[in-house]
Amino acid sequence: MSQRLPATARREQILAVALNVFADAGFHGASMNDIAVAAGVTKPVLYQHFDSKRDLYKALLDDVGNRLLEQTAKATAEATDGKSTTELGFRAYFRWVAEDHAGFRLLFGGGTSTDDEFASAVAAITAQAAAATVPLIDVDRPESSRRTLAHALVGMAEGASRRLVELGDDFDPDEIAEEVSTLAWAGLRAL
Amino acid sequence: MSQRLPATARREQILAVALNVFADAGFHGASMNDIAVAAGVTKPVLYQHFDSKRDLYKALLDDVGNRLLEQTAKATAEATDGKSTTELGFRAYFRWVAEDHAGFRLLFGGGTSTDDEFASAVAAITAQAAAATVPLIDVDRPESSRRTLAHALVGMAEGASRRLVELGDDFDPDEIAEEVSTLAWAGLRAL
DNA sequence: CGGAGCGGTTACCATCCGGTAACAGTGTCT
DNA sequence: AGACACTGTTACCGGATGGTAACCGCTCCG
Repeated sequence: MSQRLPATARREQILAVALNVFADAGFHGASMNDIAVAAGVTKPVLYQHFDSKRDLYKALLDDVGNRLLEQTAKATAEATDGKSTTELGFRAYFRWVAEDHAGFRLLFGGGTSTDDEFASAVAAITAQAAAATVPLIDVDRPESSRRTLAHALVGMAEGASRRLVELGDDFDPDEIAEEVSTLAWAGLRAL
Repeated sequence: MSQRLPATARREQILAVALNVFADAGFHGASMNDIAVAAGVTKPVLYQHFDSKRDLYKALLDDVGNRLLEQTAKATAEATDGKSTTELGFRAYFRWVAEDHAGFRLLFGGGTSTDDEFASAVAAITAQAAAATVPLIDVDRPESSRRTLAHALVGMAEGASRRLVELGDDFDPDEIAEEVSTLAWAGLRAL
């Protein structure tokens, strides 16, 4: 079937394939055999590159999460004031979603199961996103309140994205970002 | 062990126990045996009341989802204008979360897996919540845009709640609702 | 008393699936 | 050519778990 591949190339191919399979079926719904078949190899090959199913899944979670955080961090680095930070942050988020539907579904589609390790990996990602949002919120409030509001803002992006991804159609991330950030920024100024 | 119970009482006890077990461990993480033990009975008893594990889980999903939608619908029915609708809606939502952590985690905690049937049940609930939110959004926008923004608003409540539930501490739902609805309403007016 | 109805239990099956040992094909360097 | 390294396969094991058949025993009624 598939060509023989050097180890590093095979590893990346497996990661790419597994991302889609896991995104479709979830951690438990996808078997290692499913992934192997989708990659055009057999099960033991997977175990040459990853210690366990969990290990593979975790690697994906980390990869995808880091891509999200890096892209938003990079985008907001150029911002000067709160308003542009908000706009650039949302734009980066929605661009990421638009170009990596599978990644979004992996992280936020519900397949993460209630496994402690996976759940906290995802929680760590949203927590980091929220942490980046905290400074936008009126400093006159208690820290815990600001954090909760930050999670609410991150939830806006997640909620909107979930619908867009479920619809399946492509969408213009910049357009969505503009609307959502308008909504968010006006809210922030009102606090 | 546990008393002998009449059928209806046993059924409700099982639902109550299963809600907590599923909320903790997720659909796949919780075995029927786990639930039976937690209920103080043995496995076949579960099958006297529910056709299958899926059936039991689905019943919970529907119960919990309906409770959420009913409570918010009832609360917003008394509202006169957009602002009070927003406030009352968020208040009802956060009150529901505060008094049913397990229910929130069942629906939105990630345990729903990527199972099609379950996922669409949850999607239907958030879609209904969003549908109730759509009228609050500036009618000058295209329908799809309004729906996406509605999902963003629902996502605010979900995002904030997820953090609060993860913290584990009790919280004052009315206080949170006031902050979040301030944020949301100001945003809505700005559109 | 005795039997019918019902709530509950023991013991079991079948299947799926993560994980592994042993082996086989292919290219490369001497 | 032949030895070695590396990629990939076949065939299998063992544990977990959804689901079921058969049986037990209480309680209430005639």
